[in-house]
Amino acid sequence: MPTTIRDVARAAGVSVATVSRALNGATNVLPGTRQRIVEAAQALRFTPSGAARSLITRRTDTIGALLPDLFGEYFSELIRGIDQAARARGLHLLVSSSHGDADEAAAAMRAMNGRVDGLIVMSPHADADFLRHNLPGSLPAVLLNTSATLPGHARFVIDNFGGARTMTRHLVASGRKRIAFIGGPEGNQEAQERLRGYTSGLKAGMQALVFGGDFSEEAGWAAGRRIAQSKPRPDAVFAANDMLALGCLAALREAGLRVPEDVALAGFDDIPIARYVTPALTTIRVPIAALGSAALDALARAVEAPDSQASPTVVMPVELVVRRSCGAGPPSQPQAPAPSGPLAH
Amino acid sequence: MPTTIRDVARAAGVSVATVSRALNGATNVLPGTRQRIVEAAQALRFTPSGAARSLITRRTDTIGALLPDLFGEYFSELIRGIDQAARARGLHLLVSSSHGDADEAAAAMRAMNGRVDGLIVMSPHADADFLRHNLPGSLPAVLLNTSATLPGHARFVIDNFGGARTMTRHLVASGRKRIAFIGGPEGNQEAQERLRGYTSGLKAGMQALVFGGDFSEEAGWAAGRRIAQSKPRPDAVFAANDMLALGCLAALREAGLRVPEDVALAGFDDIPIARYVTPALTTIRVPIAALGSAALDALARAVEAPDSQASPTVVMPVELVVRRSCGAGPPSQPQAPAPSGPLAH
DNA sequence: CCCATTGGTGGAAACGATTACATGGTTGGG
DNA sequence: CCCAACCATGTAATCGTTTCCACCAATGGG
Repeated sequence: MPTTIRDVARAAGVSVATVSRALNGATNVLPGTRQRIVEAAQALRFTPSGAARSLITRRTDTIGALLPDLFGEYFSELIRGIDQAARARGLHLLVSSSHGDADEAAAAMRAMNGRVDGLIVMSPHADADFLRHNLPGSLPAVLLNTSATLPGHARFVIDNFGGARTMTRHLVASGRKRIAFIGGPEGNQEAQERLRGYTSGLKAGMQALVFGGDFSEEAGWAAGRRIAQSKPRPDAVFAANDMLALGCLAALREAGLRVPEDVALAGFDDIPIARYVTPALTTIRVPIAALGSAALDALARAVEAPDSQASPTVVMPVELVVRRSCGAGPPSQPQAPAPSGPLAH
Repeated sequence: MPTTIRDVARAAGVSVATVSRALNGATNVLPGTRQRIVEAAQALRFTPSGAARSLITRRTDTIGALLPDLFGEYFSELIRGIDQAARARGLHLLVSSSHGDADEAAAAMRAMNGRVDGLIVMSPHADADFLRHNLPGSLPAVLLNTSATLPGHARFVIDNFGGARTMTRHLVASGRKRIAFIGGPEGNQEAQERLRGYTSGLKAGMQALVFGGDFSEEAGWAAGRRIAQSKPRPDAVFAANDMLALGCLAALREAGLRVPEDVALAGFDDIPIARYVTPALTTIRVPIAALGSAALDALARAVEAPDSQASPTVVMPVELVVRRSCGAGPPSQPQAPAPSGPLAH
């Protein structure tokens, strides 16, 4: 039912080949002919079928993103970074998210075959074996925050270890003696790295005080309650991410503790909320959007020059952001707005 | 280079037709034959080409989303809602965002032709004329928060007018006499509706005090300064969105005013941050994720039954959320965490 | 014993574009 | 004046699938 190139050809009184040439800007078309064709195409509201075109050109101008979930500020930022870089290159974005298990993820991956030129993979299921078995052979791909590395594929990771160590050292340097850590989900690679950074950052002789968590506000709240009651009480809490820290903050307050006077508090990620809570949250800024952009750029390069050597693992540096919640920051109020990006709705 | 159905056919010693049938679960294939084929397909890591398949089936199992921008919590939520509903139906999501001008948006729209089964359109450029000229004829589409309605296409809008009127009436009812309004961008449809709701909600005899804004934190801050200095000073500020309110809050504080004692403050959207600032922000909760899900569901239905009657405009109801910033809410601290969704990274 | 039916399989025509190659008219140089 | 080169255009092959139809063997009823 939709109008095809053949309809346009008939309307303009030429062959389909000429229509294709005219519409794709080939030079060898008589100006008059071209104009007739363009007019016919407009009159018929002709739009070439992407499927047909990419079948023959073997180009889709689309890259796929396999993500674990779309929830929260972390992924909002990531997608924004990817999208920005994609747009700059005229590429489209096919997203697929939240695959409960490895089979679902595999299915999603296979469904992308033939619809994308490359794949950005960030999935808890993406270990080396999974990728080896499910990555459609000849499809360029880059890995994001995975534990696995795959020969021939670039990999981008956040410096979780370094960031956590920096934060822990900062707390130590500011005189805190008993520093607790609220961890992330059990199997989570990033959480493990952050824990590793924490223990590595403690001064010799300091005890590691690790509380369980799962990156959620509730878990932070629960851990905060336990921390407030434990004796001797920690004088600092380093949460594996900002949401945990936020939950912990609420629990500490409910227990009547002052932050940062009684307990210093620090998070990880620097989500937008971190700036706004009172006291503002000391945290580690993670260049999430930059991570997305970098990944897309690397992928786009790989697509254009498939034989080129894939860069090995790239570690994205993180940055310590000191605010009021650990006692060393600038005064809390008044607070001027930070510059914000281009506007929402 | 990638393996095709022909390779599988050769390996299994059958014709491509039989391979296609076997792999797509047709009943009339001998069990033995089917097994040989499945094994060959696995051995060769065969994945059918989406492009080729959708060329002939006229189905892509993908829906496209044309969005103005991917920045901020608003769109993060919207995409999450869309993605959730899409996943439930086994559909993929092709997103395209940030089209500086109408031409770019048009190009993006045309590029989607043949790669999607339907379109969700939310774009500042999407007025009736634009859509009539650029929407590929036979492509189902739903409109989101557009001013234009298009015959035959469903349209979903947030009840901006009703929400703003409710909020204004709430401020009036709580005894505020001089209620200022910080507006959104000039041409923005949603901003206009909210302004309309504001004026409509004022009590007879009350003066409308409108300050310019553009939905950004900076603009809110600037407006807040002017409001703090104006005489007689307003005793309430209703900002057209939460980011404006946040900026305004900072400015009011810098001016030494107390919120809510001296000035009540209210926003619109209920972005996550609203709960966390001190004092917590009174606002209007808009069901953004639900908007996305509803849009996708409607679109999916339209795709499956193209001849069915498109529902007319659906207005998504909003909800007044009273917190501390307008003086009437529950005590600010301590605050228990709200349940959060499935976890981020 | 023959013929109609059934059911598995292969051949080939789609789908809608791009593009290598063929064609035929015009031009220009020797 | 003739032939080669050139240029605009048409013809047809191609991409990788699905699906209609033809085919053939086996089966079962008359």
